[in-house]
Amino acid sequence: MNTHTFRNWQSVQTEVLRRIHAREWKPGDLIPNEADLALEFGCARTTVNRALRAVAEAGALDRRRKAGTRVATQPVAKATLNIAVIRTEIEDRGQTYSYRLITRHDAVPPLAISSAMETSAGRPLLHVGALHSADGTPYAFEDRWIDPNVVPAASREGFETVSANEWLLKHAPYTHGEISFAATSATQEDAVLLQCPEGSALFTINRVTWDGGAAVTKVRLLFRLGHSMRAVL
Amino acid sequence: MNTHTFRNWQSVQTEVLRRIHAREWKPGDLIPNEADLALEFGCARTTVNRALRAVAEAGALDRRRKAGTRVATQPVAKATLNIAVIRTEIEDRGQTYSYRLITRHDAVPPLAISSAMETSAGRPLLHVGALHSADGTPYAFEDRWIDPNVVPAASREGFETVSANEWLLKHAPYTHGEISFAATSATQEDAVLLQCPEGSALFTINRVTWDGGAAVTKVRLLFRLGHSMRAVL
DNA sequence: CAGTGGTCTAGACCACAGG
DNA sequence: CTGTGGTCTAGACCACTGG
Repeated sequence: MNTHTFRNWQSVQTEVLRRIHAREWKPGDLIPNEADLALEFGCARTTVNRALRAVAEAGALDRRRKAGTRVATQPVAKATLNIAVIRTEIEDRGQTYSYRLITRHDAVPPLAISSAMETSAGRPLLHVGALHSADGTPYAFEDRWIDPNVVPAASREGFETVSANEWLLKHAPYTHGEISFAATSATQEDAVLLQCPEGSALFTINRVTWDGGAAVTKVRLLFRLGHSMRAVL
Repeated sequence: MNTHTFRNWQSVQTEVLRRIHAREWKPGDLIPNEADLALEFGCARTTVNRALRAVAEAGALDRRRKAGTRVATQPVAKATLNIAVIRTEIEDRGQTYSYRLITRHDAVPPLAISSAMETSAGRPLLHVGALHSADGTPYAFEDRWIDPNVVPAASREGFETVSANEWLLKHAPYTHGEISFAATSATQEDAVLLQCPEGSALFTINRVTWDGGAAVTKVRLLFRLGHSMRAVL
C-alpha cells in the first residue's frame, strides 16, 4: 500500500507509468478502477481520469467502459512527426533558405493524380514544380498539383517568390489529409535538379489535403540524399 | 453572436475549428479568453478548456498564460505514426508472416553504434540479424544491437522462432526512444536478403530505445522495395 | 442490468508571465 | 501586479458494454 498522496495528475501519471514499467501491473492486467485509485492516491477521480487518459493516449493502457482499464499487451509505439514548412525547417537549422520556381502551368494530370484527388480525368489542374535549397544546396524538390476550382486564388498567384508549400498553408484551409513516406530512386530529371547521382535513394513524402469532400492539392516532395525525419517515442 | 448552446467539449471544439477554418478567427488573432467563451457557449469554463486544449495539441492554437490564446500562424501538421510489431503489421494485411534468423552473436559494435547507444567503445554487445517475410516474400531486414547488461535475459534467448523485434517489446521495458526515417541504397548484402537489385532505394527506420539512462537496443530496419508508411493528418 | 469510464458543473486556488 | 490559462475538487448524470 502506498502512503504518499498525489496532488496532481502528472504525479499520478508518473506513478502509473512506474507501476507498468516495474511490472507491478503486467501487460494484460486489469488495473483498479478510477474510484479506487482516487481513494488510494488521495485525490479526486477527475484527476485520476486525466492521468489515465493521458497514458492511454500514449498507448500504454487500453480503456473500455465496463470492462475497465488494462495494461496494453502490444505497446504500439506512436511517433509524432511535425511536418513544418520547408523554409522554416531549413531556417531553424541556421541555414539560408532559397527558392526557385521551375515550372508552373495548367495541365491535365496523369490518371494516378486525378484518381487520388478524385477529380474528373480530363480536367486540367495547376501544376507547380519548384526547388527548395539550403545554403545554396538543393534540399527538396516539390512537385505539386492544385485544384483551381477549390483554390481559385492559386490561379492568380505566380509562385515566383513564395512557394506553393507556404502559400497554400496561408490561403487554402484544409480539413484533413493523408500523408505517406517512402523511398524512391532518383530519375535522371530528379538527379539533375537535386544534384545527385541518378538512381540515388531519395526520401519521399506524398501528401493529399482535403477541404471537406474536395481535394485541395497533392504534393510529392523529394528530399536530398541523406535526408531523414526524426521523432521521439 | 451565437444563440446555440454547446453541451459538450467536442461540439465546442468543432465550433472553434469552424471559426478558424472560416477565417472568423484569422491566423495570429487573439481569441476570447476561456471565461468569455464559456459564457458565449453556455457551458462551464472547464469544458471550453478541454476543447481548446485539444485544438492546441493538434497544433491549430497557441496558448500562453496571461498572453491568451492565438490562432497558430504556422499550422504545423502533425502526423502520428503507429509503429507496430512487424508480425502484426503483416498479419493485419491478411498475409502470412514468416521469420528467419540470419545471425546471432556477441561482437564489438562499430563506433557509430556504441556512440549512439553511449556504451564504452570496446564492450561487446549482442548482434542479431533476421528477416521478416510476408507470404514468403522478404518484407524487412532487421539489424539489431542489444546491450546484454541492460537486458540479461536476451543472452539466454536464441531468437530462433521469436524475433527480437517482438521479444524485446514483451521483455525489455523502455522509458523513451528516438526514431528516424530515411532512404538508403541497398548494399549487395541487402539486395541478396531482400531479393531486390543492388542500389535499390529502401525505406529505412533507425530506432534507439532507452531505459532511464541506458540504451536498451538500437535497430535498423530495411524495408522491401516500394514500402511506404501512411498516416492521416 | 449494473459497473465502468466519459463528461459536465460551479467554484476555487494556483502558476506563470506580460505589461 | 494582474490577467490568463492550468488544475483540483466533490458531486452528479450519462453512455456504453460486458456479463
